[in-house]
Amino acid sequence: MTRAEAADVPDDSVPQTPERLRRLPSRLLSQLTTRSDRLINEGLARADARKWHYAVLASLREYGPGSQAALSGRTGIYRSDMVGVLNELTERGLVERAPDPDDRRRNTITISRRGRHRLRRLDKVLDELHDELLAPLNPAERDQLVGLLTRLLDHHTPGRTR
Amino acid sequence: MTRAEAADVPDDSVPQTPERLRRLPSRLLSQLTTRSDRLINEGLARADARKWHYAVLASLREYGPGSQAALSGRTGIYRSDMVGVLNELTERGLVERAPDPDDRRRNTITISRRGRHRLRRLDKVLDELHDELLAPLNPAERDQLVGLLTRLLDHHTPGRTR
DNA sequence: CCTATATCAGGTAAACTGAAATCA
DNA sequence: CTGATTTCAGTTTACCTGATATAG
Repeated sequence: MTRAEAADVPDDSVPQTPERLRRLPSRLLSQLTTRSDRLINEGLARADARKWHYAVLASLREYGPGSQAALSGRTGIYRSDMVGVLNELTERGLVERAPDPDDRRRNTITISRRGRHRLRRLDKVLDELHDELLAPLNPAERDQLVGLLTRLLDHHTPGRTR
Repeated sequence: MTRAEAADVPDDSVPQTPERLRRLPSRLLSQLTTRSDRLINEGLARADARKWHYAVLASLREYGPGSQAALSGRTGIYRSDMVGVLNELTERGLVERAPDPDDRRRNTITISRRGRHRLRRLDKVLDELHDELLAPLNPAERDQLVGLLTRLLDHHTPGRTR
């Protein structure tokens, strides 16, 4: 058995930050996101909603009505998945789907009175959930985090013309 | 049609941060992680590896050999998924799986010579990929990000005794 | 003709659950 | 008997691809 093969202790022949694995940004991101998603999904489920519901409703509030393709761009939901989300939202009477008279390929999606009411409720739910998610950070640190994440996301998002 | 129902413009009856949707931390996290995971997965695939491969190899370097259950704890891979990962690693001759004489339920996983060599290669690949991932941030900002994410993850990780 | 829209039918991979067999 | 370990089988969900029908 050679010296190299006998190493059944941590190998530091290449000087390497200890805790490298634990500090790898890509791992931190994906592990934290797993927990964050679970927290948010469970919280929204208790309010009979999903995060896609919120994304669509909030985008309608912020940018006004739009076609399904437009909503896709705003929310990041795939065109192919948008159908199902809008079905759920129309079933609950939160949005209205009407054919666009100017372009008969399109549906124009509009938020309803109930939808706006619902959105305000979900705003509160999400505020509470984010308080739990970000509990260890003070307000300045939360802003820092949002700033850093936004810059990274923008850098990796193709065609951020909107 | 009431005034409220006529609103086909953005609704600001409840004063709300504009860009709320785009600045929601949970959304930033999951969208960025989607892109980060893709970047890392594709980069590792070009080197015939997966991120779980790296996690196992790096944990063996940092903490030494261990049972599959121990590796599960260190890497965050589920016990049920560890089997497949170790099959791939043993096929490639990067780790050795041997029954533990002290406790015959267990396998002891050891990194091989080829595994250590491979790990050093993957270290480099990951350094390059993280340079791409974190391109917009300077070194101090990268440390900031790691610090913030670590604190959040620790806060949401049950039983971080190790 | 080519392009855009909405819809539907899938495919892959990650995270997770449950249960069986083996052994302490 | 209880509990830990490895393994296998299967579910759920997010993300993504591709095809079709319809209309610009």
